[in-house]
Amino acid sequence: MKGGRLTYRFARPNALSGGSASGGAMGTNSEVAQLFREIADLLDLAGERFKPEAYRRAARSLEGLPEDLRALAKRGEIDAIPGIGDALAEKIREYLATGSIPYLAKLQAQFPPGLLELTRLPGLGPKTARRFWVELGVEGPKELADALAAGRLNGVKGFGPRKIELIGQALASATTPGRRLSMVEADQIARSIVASLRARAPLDAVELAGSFRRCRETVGDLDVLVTSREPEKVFDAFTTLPGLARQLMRGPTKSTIVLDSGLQVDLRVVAPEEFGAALQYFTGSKDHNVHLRSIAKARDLRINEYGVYRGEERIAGATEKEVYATLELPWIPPEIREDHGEIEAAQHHRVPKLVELSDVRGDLHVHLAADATATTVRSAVAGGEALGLEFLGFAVPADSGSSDELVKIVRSTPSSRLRVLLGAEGTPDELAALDPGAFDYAIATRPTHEAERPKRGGHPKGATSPPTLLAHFPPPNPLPDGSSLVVGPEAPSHGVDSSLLRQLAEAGGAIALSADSPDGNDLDRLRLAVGLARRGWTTAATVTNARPWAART
DNA sequence: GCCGTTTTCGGCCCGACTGTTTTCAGTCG
Repeated sequence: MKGGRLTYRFARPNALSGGSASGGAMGTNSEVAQLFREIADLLDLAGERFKPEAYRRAARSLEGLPEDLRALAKRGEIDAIPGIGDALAEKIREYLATGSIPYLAKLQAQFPPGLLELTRLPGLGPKTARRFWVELGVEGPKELADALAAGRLNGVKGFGPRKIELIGQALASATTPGRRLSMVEADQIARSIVASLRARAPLDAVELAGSFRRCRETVGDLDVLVTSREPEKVFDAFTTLPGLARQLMRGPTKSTIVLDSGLQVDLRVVAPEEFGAALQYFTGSKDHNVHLRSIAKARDLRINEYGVYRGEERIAGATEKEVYATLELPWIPPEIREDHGEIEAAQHHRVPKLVELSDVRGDLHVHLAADATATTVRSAVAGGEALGLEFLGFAVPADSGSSDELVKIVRSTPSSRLRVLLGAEGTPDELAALDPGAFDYAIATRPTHEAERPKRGGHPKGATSPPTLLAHFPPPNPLPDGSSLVVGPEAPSHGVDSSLLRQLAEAGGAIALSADSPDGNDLDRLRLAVGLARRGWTTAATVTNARPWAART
């Protein structure tokens, strides 16, 4: 069964699928991934050495799939998924057929359910949880709190006063688990951290690494990487940042804090000659790095966060480019470093040239509040000019009577440096009722009757000519001819994530990148939309607003 | 449990940090 492995091909034309009505990752895939993670945690408790990571690797792989497991199962391609072998393929098939995995139930029966909760407390892992259970009969957080209060932890080997104190803190803070932030939220926090550090400590290079740099749709923590001649001053500034809740650790090269928001932030100070290696290493993803290391190993090289080594000799490390070059790879854009085919593509020099912020010539989806004034619009236009945009389109509601005033304001706003455009946004019915000559373009939203009856493949009928832009979430499949899907920084919360964009890109679908900014205040957020698009392997060719306005039809 | 320019067995990333240790184990990323 194992011989002649199929190479899994991501996405297929016309597979822009659905199933994603509820926010991004396809339901089945993330369900199975979640179950695999639970199996991994239980296997940790059981003391297994390598199986847990195998299940976690499989879980990550499933979450990165652009296609639903059920569709893959139909084509018999389950065991072609990276990280899924015979055993896990069988468990997936069991789940698809019955809705459960017997192996998980079997593992669950071996441990009290509260034990897993214990391992989720910060600083408390499977080994400790298991010891508490075996030695103290502790079956969960509640029993642990009782044991702690009764002083039953005193005198347990390996548990001094400090550790007991930390366990108490962990139990107390257990009610506020850090949630993952959206890219928009993470971006704001990251920028303020960098600004604050720069203002208060002598920094040379500073970069955000981790999933933030990969522009993941959500971010669980932030990794700040810095070079500085005075690391201590940087750590001093870091551990006194505004909004700091507590410091988790501080060593000579690394410090970790938690902000009031619950967000964990890591800071590392590295030497300039190590900066590229550290940036590469901490940008990840884990699977991307594991894959790189296996390539390095085959060449008798070793990669870590300090550099690339041949024996004891460091042969690269100052820049990411030279790190990749030692593996005869071109530099790979951070947004696609997921081990989702980018390394193979790089080996064959087939990584597409991803869209860049400088490719974007305008934004066609600036919202205006009903009470927007001429000042509002002028200020938005000034923002667009400052960014060097060639055109800026305001989306005015097609339905409301108050739109007339907005139309007048937009039409009378002058700009010598960019073209001010007027778009009508509404359901196909509303757009059809408009005078076609009154607007420069149309933005179709989901018809109201369709919203009540979510159905894929809906084509806005009766729209004035084919709509230029589509603000349907989740988008219909396929996209209507001649339309472009509006993609803003908050698209992931509407089910438009990078894997959907990658399918769209491979199917040749067009998108329109937008800052999606109210009143045009934050046109700068365009770079977040660009990041999301890059993550979806999007090139400038499929970005409608990367072309001059005049070149549009 | 997965995987293979180390192929069907024998590996599986590894360093920083912490607390408790007298040299290390556990956790984390």
